Amino acid sequence: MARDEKVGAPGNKRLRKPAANGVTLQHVAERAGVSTATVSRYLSRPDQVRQARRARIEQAVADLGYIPHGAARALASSRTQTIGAIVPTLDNAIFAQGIHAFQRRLQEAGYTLFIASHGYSLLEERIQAETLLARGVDGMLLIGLDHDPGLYRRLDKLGTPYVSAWSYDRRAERPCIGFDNHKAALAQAGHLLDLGHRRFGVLAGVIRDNDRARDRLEGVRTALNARGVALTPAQVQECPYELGASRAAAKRLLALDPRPTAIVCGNDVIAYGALLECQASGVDVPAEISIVGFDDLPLSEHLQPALTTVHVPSETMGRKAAEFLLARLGGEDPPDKVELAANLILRASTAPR
Amino acid sequence: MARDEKVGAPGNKRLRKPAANGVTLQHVAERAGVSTATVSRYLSRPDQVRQARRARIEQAVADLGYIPHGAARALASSRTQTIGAIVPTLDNAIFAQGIHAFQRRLQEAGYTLFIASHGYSLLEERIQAETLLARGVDGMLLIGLDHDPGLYRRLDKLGTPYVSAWSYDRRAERPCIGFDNHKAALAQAGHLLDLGHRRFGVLAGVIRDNDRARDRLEGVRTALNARGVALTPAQVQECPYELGASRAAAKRLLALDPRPTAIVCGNDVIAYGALLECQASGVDVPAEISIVGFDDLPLSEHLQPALTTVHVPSETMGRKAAEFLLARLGGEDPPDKVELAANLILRASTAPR
DNA sequence: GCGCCAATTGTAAGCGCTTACATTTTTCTG
DNA sequence: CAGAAAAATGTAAGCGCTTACAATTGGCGC
Repeated sequence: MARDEKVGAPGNKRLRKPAANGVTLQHVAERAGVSTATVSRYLSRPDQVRQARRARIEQAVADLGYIPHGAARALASSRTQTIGAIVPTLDNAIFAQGIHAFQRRLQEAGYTLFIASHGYSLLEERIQAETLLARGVDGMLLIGLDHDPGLYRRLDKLGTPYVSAWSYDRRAERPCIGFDNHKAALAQAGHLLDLGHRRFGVLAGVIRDNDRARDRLEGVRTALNARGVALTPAQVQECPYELGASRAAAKRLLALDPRPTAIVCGNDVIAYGALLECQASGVDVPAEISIVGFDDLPLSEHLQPALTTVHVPSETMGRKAAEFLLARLGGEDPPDKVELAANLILRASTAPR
Repeated sequence: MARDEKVGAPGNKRLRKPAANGVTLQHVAERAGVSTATVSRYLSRPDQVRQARRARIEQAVADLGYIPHGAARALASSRTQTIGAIVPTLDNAIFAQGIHAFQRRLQEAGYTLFIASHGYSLLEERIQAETLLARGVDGMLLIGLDHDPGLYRRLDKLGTPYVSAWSYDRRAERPCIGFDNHKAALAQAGHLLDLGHRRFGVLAGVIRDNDRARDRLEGVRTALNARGVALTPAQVQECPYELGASRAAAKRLLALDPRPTAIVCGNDVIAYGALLECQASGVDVPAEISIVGFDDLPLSEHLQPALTTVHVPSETMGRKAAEFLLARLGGEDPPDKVELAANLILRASTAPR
């Protein structure tokens, strides 16, 4: 067995980097003249340590520059004080705001956030989730309600709290904090119908593995059907979340004869593509074509014309999702379905037919 | 204390959640009829385990659904297989692409990424960094070269590899992989000068704690000075990375008499603000005013007029940064200053005076 | 001051895994 | 096939911390 292979000493053969920064709880305890248990308690529940010792420990911690060793803590306590979030993409702003609010709230409570992205692939999402779980996250945020069923089982089995954001479905069997995409899409289409439009084009996001895109498209269909407006396959274009693709899809819509007088978009980026394509083709918005988006990204209100779109309460959603997880981690049992409003904001990209 | 509030086993007094998922290395070892050491070796360097046992272990792992316990691993090995990245913001797309590439590369090598943001505050950055270090990240990515000096000391002391991206300075004393912001700004302004512009407006990003914004502004100043063009304080507006603010700043520029014929922007979002403000005020771009941006966000080429801007090689930067860290972690000593090109892309928002 | 109860502390057993070192097995030489 | 070197395995000591439980202390009423 090793005998004198302690750190500090030169000529040491160990190649592992000194844990954390070399100072351990033990050192602090010695310096403060108390047991490690007391220091540990001081760290997690200071009020359980008598004032006098508290001061001594405080001093020792400061003198030594002690930083608790996260892994050791996690191992001993089975809690990591980390939360994982898996979003479809980091490539654009939609989720950024919500995640940011989520993170802020968690941080206030002493949790750190692990962010991963899956590029709109449920399989990849599952893999990322396993990685996060192996890292021991205490809770998890997912986007939407479409997930690998095995993932839910896994989370339930582990007893790891989780919540979905960006979707709300009163019939959902899992906790979710979000808005009703179907209902919002009803409003999108309804607005255009009210303005007198009857020839539509729909630029949906990619439906596969994406309940939000699907619900939105369904909502539009439902709204139109209810007013006796049918949609041919050519009038519905599915396109990825990207400007080039959405412009191309919009172009196909503009080539239709008769040309649609209104385009409903699955999100704002797609709407930007539609808008830009119209401008490039010399089609006036909203005089000749009305366009409505979904997300209300920061740019939308500034565009020329400003985009009529559905405002998504990402900030609130992020905060509430964090609060839900924190409550669950605190042993509470908060309401696990929260619906937030996602209202249509009327701006200049839509006009009467 | 509570006593019988356990989940699984009845009558159990422990309240901690079963580590990972209940099955440990020990269980696998027993089932496979080998020692824990062998299983551990199988997990990290399978080729060191004889084929026959390998199969038995494989089977046991599969049967039991074993997942290694991250914290225990980290504690025992002093390696977490995680990397931390601290970016100024997640609120927009600039860093998203680079980080994404960074993450992809790390993932290939079995590392997981921790992302944090500091909202352009060096103090906050320091705090976030400490959190990540306490979590035991094996390496760290920073943006730019402006950082709390204590942070560098801390990293050096811990021996944690790190690298800065988005900036390149041949005189920098720390590893950096990026481009020369000053040089790129020279090109921005030079282009406008070449087109015959002499009355400028500058919309810089917030300089404080931000070497990139500062270098860009300096670059513009240098270029103009070299051609004998001076800048009054009113011609230089510093504004935060946000549309409302940049529109307001642009508005002040447009109100100047004589009005600038060209506006150099510290980044694309600011340029969008300028462009939108011009459109809103009925000032034609580029006929009456030329605008040049910096970043080349995806939207820039699609805008009407398409934005002349500096293309930032974020993808490459992210990948190279990851490779640098991986090399350092592998004990290599890769070149620690890498300059990438950031070229001006000429599009329709600039025209001869 | 004394006795009692509650508030504080200390003791020490792990948490699940890695790894140095010792031991056993295999493979190679001659 | 003996003997030595190489390869594979086992043994067991931690990694730094939390936390039951036991032991101590302090505060108070009389």
